[in-house]
Amino acid sequence: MEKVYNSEEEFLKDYDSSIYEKLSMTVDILILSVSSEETGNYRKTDKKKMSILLVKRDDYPFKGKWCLPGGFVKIDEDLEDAPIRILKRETNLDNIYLEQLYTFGSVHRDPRMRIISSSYMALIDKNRLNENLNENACWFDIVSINEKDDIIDVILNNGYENINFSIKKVLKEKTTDRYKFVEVKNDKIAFDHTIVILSGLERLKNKIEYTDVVFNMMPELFTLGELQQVYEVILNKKLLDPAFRRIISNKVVKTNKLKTGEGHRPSYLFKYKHN
Amino acid sequence: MEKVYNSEEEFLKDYDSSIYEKLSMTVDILILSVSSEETGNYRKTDKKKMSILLVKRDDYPFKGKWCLPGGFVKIDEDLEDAPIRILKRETNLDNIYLEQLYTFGSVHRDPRMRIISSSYMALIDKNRLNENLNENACWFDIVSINEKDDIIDVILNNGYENINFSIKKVLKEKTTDRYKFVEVKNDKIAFDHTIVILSGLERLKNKIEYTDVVFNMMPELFTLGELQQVYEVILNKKLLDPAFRRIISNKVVKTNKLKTGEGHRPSYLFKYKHN
DNA sequence: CTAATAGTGTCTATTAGACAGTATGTT
DNA sequence: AACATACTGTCTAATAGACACTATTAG
Repeated sequence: MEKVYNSEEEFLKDYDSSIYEKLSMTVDILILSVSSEETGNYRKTDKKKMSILLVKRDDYPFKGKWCLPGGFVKIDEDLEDAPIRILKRETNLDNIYLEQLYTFGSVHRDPRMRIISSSYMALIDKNRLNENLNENACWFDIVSINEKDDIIDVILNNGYENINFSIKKVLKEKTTDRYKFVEVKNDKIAFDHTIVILSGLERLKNKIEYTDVVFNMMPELFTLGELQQVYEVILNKKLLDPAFRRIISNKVVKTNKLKTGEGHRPSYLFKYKHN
Repeated sequence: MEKVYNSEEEFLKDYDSSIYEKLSMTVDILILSVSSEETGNYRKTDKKKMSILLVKRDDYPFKGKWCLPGGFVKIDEDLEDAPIRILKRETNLDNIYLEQLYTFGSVHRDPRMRIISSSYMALIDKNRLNENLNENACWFDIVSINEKDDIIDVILNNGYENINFSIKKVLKEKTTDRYKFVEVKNDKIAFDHTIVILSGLERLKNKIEYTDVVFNMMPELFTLGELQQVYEVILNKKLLDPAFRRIISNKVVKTNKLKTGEGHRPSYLFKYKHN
C-alpha cells in the first residue's frame, strides 16, 4: 500500500528520484558575428560577411568534423548559465547577448547515449573578434546562402577549408505554415548542428525586423553605412539608403564625431538609442 | 594513459555514459482554445474567451495546485513525441498543432530533483472542446489579462474556481530589448507554469500576425465574424471590420453555404485557403 | 418594425519603394 | 579631377485606420 504524505516536506524527504530513467543535457551555441574583408581598393569599403564560430572535434564521436561550441549542463547549474560558461571558455567574452533557439531531442541524435540539447544563439560585436579565442575554435565566414526550390545551400570558409551543406525545408502537415529543416547533404559538420545554424540565421533575420538585437553586433560608435551593411548581410539583400535611414532613424543618435580617412566623404558616427 | 580509438564504432563500444551526472526531462503543454459563452440574448453572438487546459495535482509536490498537463520524456522517445503522447492522454485528440515554446531549466524549479522542462503550445479547434477529457483535466477561461506598468494581471475561471496571478516583465540587461517574466503573485499554479502560460499567449499574439496558425483553432467552415472574434480575443483588442477583411481576404475562400438562424443577417461560411 | 450582425465604399493618413540629386574627403 | 560613399528631397505606390453606409434575417 502506498504511503500517504501530509506535507510537501515529508514527501520530498522520502522521494526517490531514481525511479525515472535519466538522461544528459547539453547546450550548443551558435556564435554569430560580422567580419570584414579587405577589398584592396583604398576607396571601397570592406566587404562584410556573417561569421560563425566552429570547433574541430578531436575526439569521437564525429572526430575530425566541425561543430558548434557546446558542453554538458552541470547538475547544479541553471540551464541558461551553461551557454554563458561555454561562451566564456571559447571566446573569453562576458556579458554577451544570448538567446535560446530550440531544444533538440531525437533519440539518436548523439550516438553515445541519450542526449537532449538546447541550442542558443550569441551575437558578438565584430570588433571583439579573434581576441583570446580558444585554440580549437575557428571563425568561418558564410560565403553564400542560396535558396531555391526549398533547398538551402550553404558555403562556409575559414581561409583554409570550405564547408558546404544543403538543407531542405519540409512542410509539416498539421501546422498550416511551419516547416522543418532536414539535412540533404553534409559531410563536415557534426550532430544536427547544420539545422541549428540555419535556425539561428533565420531567427536573426526575423528578429532584426522587430527588435533591436543588431546593436549587440555593433561597436559603441558606428556609421549608418556600417549598420546598413550589417542589415544587408543578415537579410541577405540590398537595401535602399533613404528607406533604411528612415527605419533606423528612431533607434540611433547622431554624435558630433566623424569617421574620416576612408577615401571619400566622411560619415557621422552614431550611437544606439534605447527607447 | 588514455586509450586511442581508431574508429567511431570502437569508441562507442567502450563508451561509459555514466561519467556525467544525469537528469530528468519533462514536457509541459499549454493547450489553448477559444470557448463561447452564451449571452442570453437570442440576437447577440456568443462572447468568446481564450481557454486553457489545467490539471489538478493530487500528489506532491504542489499537491492541490493546478498545472499544465505534462510528463516525463521517456528514455527511448523523441522529445517532440512526448507532447503528442501527453496531448492524446489528456484530451484524446490526435493530429494537433504543436509548437515548442521554451525550455526551462533552473536548478530548483522542481523541488524533487533536477528536472529540465520543454514547454509546448497546442492549438485546438473550439468545436472539439470537452470531448473525452481526462477526468483530472479542466478548461479555464481567461477572464481577463491586464497589463499596466510592466505588471500583467491574469484572471482564470473554470466555472467554480477563480485563479489570479501576476507577472512582472523585467528587462534583461544585455539584450537591448528582451524581457523575462518574473512571478509577483501566484498561489494556485504549480511550478513555473504561470510563465509558460504568458509566454505562450504572447507567442500566439505575435504569430497570428505573420503566420496562419489561427486556422488550427477554427473548424472547417467558419464565418468571418467568428474568425474576427478569435483574432480579437487573441490580440485582446477590437478590430475594425473593413481592415480585418482586407487582411484575411487572401487567406480564406468563400463557400456558397450560409450560417442562418442567428437573429440577424446570415453570413457566408469560409474555408482556410493554403497558399 | 427592430435589434443585431454582415458586408462594402471611400476618404485619409501613414508607411514603403524608387530614383535622382547634392555633398565632401582622399588620392 | 575623379572616385566612392554620405546624405537628402520628393514623387509614387501600397497599406492601415476610420467612418459611414447598405443589406438581411429572426422575432
